[in-house]
Amino acid sequence: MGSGAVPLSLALFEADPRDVARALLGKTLVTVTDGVLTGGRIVEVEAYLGADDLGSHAATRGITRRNATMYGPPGHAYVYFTYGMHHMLNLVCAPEGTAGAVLIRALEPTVGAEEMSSRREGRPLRELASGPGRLAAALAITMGDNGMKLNENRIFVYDAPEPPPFAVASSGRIGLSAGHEIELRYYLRDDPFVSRGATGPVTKVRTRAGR
DNA sequence: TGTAAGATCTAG
DNA sequence: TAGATCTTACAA
Repeated sequence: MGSGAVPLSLALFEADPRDVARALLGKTLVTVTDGVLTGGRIVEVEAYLGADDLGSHAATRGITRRNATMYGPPGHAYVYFTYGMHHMLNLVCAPEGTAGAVLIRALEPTVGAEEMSSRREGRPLRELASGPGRLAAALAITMGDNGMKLNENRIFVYDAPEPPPFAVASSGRIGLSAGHEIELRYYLRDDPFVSRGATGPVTKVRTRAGR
């Protein structure tokens, strides 16, 4: 990172998750673990809305223990654990009381790539954070980060110029059994660090018998 | 209190 | 293409 890095204003997170998601593309996300910095440039995100969004954790009868952070103040981290093995990092947006978040799906390692590689068992650069579970592992994100305020002591987002509109593509969200038909996933077109399963504009619809 | 499913990743 | 592995939500 250059010396001119400016922390992103948290006021941005009060907006609609879709707008926040697009705005986050190209920005730099960094975590500090025991004084070690790791992170990179965000290249792929997904927006999750409130109760009307069937793919969202907020699509329940109300606020639950898991999704409470999504209803909390914007500019905080929402972390959850799934599949018994993976952490997911989201950034809360929309005003307090309204559920909304942006899932960080992939980034291009630019800070502490060596440390990230060691956390990822020496895998190559492209596979360090190309997928939400991988990203969380590379950045040492755990449940302890749930509810953590951004730009304070652990998770930081730095401003960067907006990517040109033609460089941004969208598609349906990945891995959902409901709500995947809406285009709420945004990524940088042709960027090699975008997750696979995500390659190309074609939406991968989960095919599972009996569900 | 029990059960089913999940915003995934990896190896075979 | 399926298994790993455990938390959460919801029904009984």
